[in-house]
Amino acid sequence: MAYWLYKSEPSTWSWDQQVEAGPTGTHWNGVRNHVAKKHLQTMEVGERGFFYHSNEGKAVVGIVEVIRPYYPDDSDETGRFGMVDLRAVAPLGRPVTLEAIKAEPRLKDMVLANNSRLSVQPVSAAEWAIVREMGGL
DNA sequence: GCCAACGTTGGC
DNA sequence: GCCAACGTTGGC
Repeated sequence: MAYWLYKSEPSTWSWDQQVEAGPTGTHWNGVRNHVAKKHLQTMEVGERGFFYHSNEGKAVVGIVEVIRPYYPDDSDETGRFGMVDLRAVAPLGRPVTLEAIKAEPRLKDMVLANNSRLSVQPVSAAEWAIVREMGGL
């Protein structure tokens, strides 16, 4: 069971919109990066991930779950990239900011702290537990 | 708004 | 297939 982190600018797609999409969820499209694509292809239904607001907020705000595995992204006319479907599971009790993550020594190897530009990132089981706890869950 | 980091593109 | 130029992302 792997854990993930999905980055989104709130002005493009926010946690509130993800929640409004309800249990049937939405497709997570628009990924145009091969490393992120590889992660999407690895995902299995039921795996959970953090929802992170970049730029504005800069914090992990909620937890999402994969409800449909990798399939082609019809917004990609080259046909090279795909997407998964996600649904909102639960908000964090309080947002965990990038600042707090960087200040936590146990999270120094977290991808977010080192390569913040990658839009879909793997999260280790240890990191998952720490960030959840910091978020009051 | 700036700029560093990174990915992609295209000329050779 | 290399690498310079360019565009984008996202933290600050």
